Amino acid sequence: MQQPSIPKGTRDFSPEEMAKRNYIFGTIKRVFQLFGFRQIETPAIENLSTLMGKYGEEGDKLLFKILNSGDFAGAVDTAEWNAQNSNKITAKIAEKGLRYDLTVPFARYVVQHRDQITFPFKRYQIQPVWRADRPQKGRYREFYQCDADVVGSDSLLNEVELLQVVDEVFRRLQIAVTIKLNNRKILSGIAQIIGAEENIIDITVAIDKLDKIGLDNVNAELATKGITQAAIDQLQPILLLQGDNAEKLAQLKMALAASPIGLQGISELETIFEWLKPLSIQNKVELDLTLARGLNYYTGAIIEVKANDVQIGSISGGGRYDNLTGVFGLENVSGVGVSFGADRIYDVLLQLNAFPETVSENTAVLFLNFGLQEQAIALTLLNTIRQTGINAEIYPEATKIKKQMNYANQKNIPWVVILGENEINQGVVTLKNMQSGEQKVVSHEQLIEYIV
RNA sequence: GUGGCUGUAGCUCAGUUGGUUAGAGUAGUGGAUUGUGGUUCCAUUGGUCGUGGGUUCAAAUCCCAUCUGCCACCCCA
Repeated sequence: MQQPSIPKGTRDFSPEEMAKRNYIFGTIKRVFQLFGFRQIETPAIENLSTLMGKYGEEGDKLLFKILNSGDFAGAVDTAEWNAQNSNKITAKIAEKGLRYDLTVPFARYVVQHRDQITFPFKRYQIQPVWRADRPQKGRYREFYQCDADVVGSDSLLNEVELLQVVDEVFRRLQIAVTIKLNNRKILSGIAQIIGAEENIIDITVAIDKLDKIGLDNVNAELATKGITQAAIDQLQPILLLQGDNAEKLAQLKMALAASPIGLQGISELETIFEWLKPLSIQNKVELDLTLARGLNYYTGAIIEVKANDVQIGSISGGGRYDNLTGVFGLENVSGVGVSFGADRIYDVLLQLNAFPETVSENTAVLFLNFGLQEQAIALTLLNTIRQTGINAEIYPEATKIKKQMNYANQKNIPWVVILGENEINQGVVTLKNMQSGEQKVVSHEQLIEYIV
């Protein structure tokens, strides 16, 4: 018989892994709630018309598409099959797809339910998303995003609060991170100044690689994209900015003096840094002009978070998008949000060995099973213990004690209650601490006190 | 989507220039110990060597395809 398997880039989660994952989800959820976000869910599948065209050309390729039910092949005639144009055929045989992120479905949700929503609307959402990417370490085809977004408010206070959310989540998870900040308007300003506005995507993609491939290679790539040498020369002082955030902004202000949009981006960042100052942010927040982000719906602030001590892609990201609801027919509703990548955070915590000991949602007490008579008494005791909120279970079979003890040991259960003939005759139980190996004879009433 | 590496018991890995019946540790199960786990000792289950083809008298070993995991690019959480 062939071993069963699961699709590439997907995973099963064991009880131990789920306990750790729930620790991450719980932490993020708590912080979201602290800042006034409320939870929603949306379906795993969306209409392809909702998803297509929101993530750029690459994104469309990475969408999982779902075949229409019924005789989907009948929708395509022989000539179309023979033309072998995948895009055209796909459009006829698939009208649904798996969600690629949570932001676009959220924008759809806002537009669809606008009459029930009070703006500004703060929502959070923790659900899996799917991408038909080629898997690698920290890159899966099914993974969870934890998003918090505010729509219907232009205030930069939202950006500031979201940065606080990010800082607080990673403070609680005890992961040291660097929060990188940029503004799409600055990138537009740069393109404007060097007279290459049509190439803004090429420019941002190229300078995004600066710390990876170096200045010379970036310049070479810009040249192959048809950027003039004069423009590339103009770009150099901007790429080579030095100093702290304030110094960089000051230099940028001079460089982009002729670009109103660039100046606006700078002023937005200045405001954010200014408001952030008294808030005792623990992690480093730095201006990073090379931060471009591929998602092309961002229009203002761009945020990306990197773990300081673990080599992995970004573990969190986000930004402001002014027109996302516009494509669904609701204009002038600006949104801003952040997204946490739970699966990568899991990998980081594992590598840092930073999961707390107490994350287990484990059984606290195991009652050994000595047979029918003992079992009856154990069950009533179990009941009262569970009423106090303590996780407790009884071994379901009256097998050898050795085997039952081993079960407790394997499951890391800290307390074992021994309740056999001897104990019943004396009206007590024997309580064993599995870590120290100590045993105590206690009355039924004392039992709970000892466990707590 | 492009290029590269990889795959032997549940897990970690041996396996000679292709040569009889593929090994070890660990985990599992049973026992030493019919009211005591994590240490010890004994016994024992478990593999059509990722899958499918091919070359050969003979393939875990060589060749091809395919799947998986990983790495780089692309992109991103």
